[in-house]
Amino acid sequence: MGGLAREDYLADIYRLQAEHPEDPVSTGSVAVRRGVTAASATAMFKRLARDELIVYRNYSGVSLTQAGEELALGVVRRHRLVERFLADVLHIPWQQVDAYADQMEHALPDDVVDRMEALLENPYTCPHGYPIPDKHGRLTQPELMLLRDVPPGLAVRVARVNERVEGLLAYVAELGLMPGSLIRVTRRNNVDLNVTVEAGGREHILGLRVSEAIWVERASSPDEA
Amino acid sequence: MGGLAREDYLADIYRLQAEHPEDPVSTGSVAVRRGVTAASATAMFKRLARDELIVYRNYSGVSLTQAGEELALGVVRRHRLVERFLADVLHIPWQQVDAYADQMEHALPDDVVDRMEALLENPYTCPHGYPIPDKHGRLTQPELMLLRDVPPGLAVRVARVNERVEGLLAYVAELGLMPGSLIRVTRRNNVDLNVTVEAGGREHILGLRVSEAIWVERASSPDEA
DNA sequence: TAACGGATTTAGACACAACTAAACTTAGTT
DNA sequence: AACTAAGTTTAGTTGTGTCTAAATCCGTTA
Repeated sequence: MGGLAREDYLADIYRLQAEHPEDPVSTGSVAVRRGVTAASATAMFKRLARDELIVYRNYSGVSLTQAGEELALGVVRRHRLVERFLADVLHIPWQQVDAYADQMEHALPDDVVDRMEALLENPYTCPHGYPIPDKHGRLTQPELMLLRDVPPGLAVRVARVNERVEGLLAYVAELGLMPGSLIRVTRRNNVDLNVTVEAGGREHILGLRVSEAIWVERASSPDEA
Repeated sequence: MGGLAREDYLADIYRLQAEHPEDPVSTGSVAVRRGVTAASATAMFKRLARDELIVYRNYSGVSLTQAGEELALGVVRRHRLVERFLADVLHIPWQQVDAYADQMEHALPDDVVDRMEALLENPYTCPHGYPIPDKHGRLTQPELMLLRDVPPGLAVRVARVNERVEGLLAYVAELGLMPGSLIRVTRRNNVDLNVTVEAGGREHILGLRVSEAIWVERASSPDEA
């Protein structure tokens, strides 16, 4: 039986779509993400389209159908819950949990995933700050802004760090900029686009590659839901 | 890449061999255990033999090579550690952990398995009492005897319950005969082969099907290693 | 508008893992 | 010793998922 790889494709299509909500998801981008040739991606697209999990027209990229999105959200849910679990229960460094979760996410019975969720007391996000869909695929997206766009003087809380930027997770952990950390933007250089932040008493100058990969939320806006 | 099914076959060959150390492992027994046709098992045997993981000659069954046994022990280790983990950490009933572990055991990175082992403080056995091979595949087999063969009057400790006997695990749990339980054999009927045991203040009469599926060890033999 | 180049799709191949149906072996019985 | 039944293997098919190489499409640029 069973779709091992199909689910991976669906989840990757979902994530690529989420990253670029404007345009359709191209064959090439999926192939790169999955580490396969474009020909392989095309072949998979045909199978997924046959099963009505995606909409696919030649040379025009793909998009998820209702059914496809449901499956994709299930995978994303498992992935992010497992990441949380690996980090919080097994104390695996957060730089590694994404790769491990990729390996594990297909094989986990729903019951096991649900019990992990209960043990973790229904976490809202994975260790990198991405939201975890609930059992029905529902997803609550908080309002975040890129660190790049934060005006100087504002105190914010790190909410999310892009897990796929090479080397970023280790760097961010070293600087004390993990999700939950309180920081303040002290300067923004409009020429080289560096952002200076104060975190845990130390100042750091962050380049665009970093400030574009970190999302923040307004720190402790007083008594809102 | 990668052997999904091959590892399952190797582990099942290992277990069948362990259950009947006398004779070679037949095509049919593997096929039944794996839930596939004999033709499928034959096809897999050829692949495994090609890769020198088993020794296979037509119509004569199979046996594991050194390399095959090492792989098999790795799978068995993962399987039993995961069972322990599911039971002890996620509190999943022991009737279910075998099936779940079957599903999960391939996908787990070694690092994750090792951390589970550490978290569980290096358990000796799975929840049903089967020994867990160490990281190098080494296995310590304690001296056990079948409950069927225990002479009346002897106090023993339940050590192992066959997880593949339909309905047995639930039954045994209900009666208070789980691994670790202290029991005493009070009678043995040599005609119908029933065994009467006292466990937790209650007496139970056990048929052969049950007494052949439970291993025990001498209770608290005074200060031995 | 015609041509170029990069992205995409087709064509053809291969390995894995399963199936059914037919042929074959082996061991036990007559 | 021949027969038969159970168990095993072969033969041929299917579906997944991957690859390389060759064709094709499409937007941009000459």
